[in-house]
Amino acid sequence: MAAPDTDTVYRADCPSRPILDQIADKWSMMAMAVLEEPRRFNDIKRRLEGVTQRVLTQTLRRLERNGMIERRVLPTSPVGVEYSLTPLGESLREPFGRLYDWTVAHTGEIHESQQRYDERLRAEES
Amino acid sequence: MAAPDTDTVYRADCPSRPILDQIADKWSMMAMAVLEEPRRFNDIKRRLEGVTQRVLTQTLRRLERNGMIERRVLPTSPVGVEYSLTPLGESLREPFGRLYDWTVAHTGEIHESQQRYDERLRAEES
DNA sequence: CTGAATCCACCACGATACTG
DNA sequence: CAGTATCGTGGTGGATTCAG
Repeated sequence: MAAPDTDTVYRADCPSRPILDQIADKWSMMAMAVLEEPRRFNDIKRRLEGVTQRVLTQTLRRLERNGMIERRVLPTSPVGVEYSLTPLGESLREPFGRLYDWTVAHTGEIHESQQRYDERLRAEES
Repeated sequence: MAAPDTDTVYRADCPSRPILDQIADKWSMMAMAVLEEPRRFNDIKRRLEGVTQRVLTQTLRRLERNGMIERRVLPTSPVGVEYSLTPLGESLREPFGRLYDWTVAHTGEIHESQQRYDERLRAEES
């Protein structure tokens, strides 16, 4: 399988650790999903229901720093800013998509498991 | 591509959101990676350098609640507990593996981008 | 050995107000 | 429009201790 069979995944000095820390969070994933095409700040914000402007800014900054997206100031008035995926960011959408597809496919299964678990807990507490 | 082209990914009521929240974190991913075969608690802890016992317990509980892993108390003395992947958890290792492989393949690229970004920042501050 | 429980520090986030 | 600045707070994680 494609899963890591190496001895390094879980090592503290494995280079993937800080990377995963930065990209494997909810808002980053959704921001990248939204950026299937270049979009302006408020456009992204509207689509990511629930995100605050502060957090979105931080998320986009981090993605930019990591080379996933590009920030372009448009020469309009008032100022506009357009974000778009870099080739690197584009290449990340594939593994992200896999993960997303998986969650969609197994959401029901997971919810059932959660209910069983919670019931068992309540049973023990009685 | 496999990436989500739907209109639902970033909707607040998208079922994938709470799921991603629970599984797309660093320790969950590494714990699942470690569980390529059944392992005991302290065995896992030793392999996941840097994790505290508290956090590992929480991580394993959540994974168990979500049906990803199974917890089995061994009839030994003193008590032992063995964790193993369920079929559901097993099926998650594939998309996780993709993501992991991606990070490993692009770690260098990302670091370079970070350095360029940080340099640009310092240049502007001057 | 495998936790549960407690205390505490920190910071991540939301809310709000302000600016180029 | 696209942010920055500031403040207050809830929750998360670390360290430590206790228990089955």
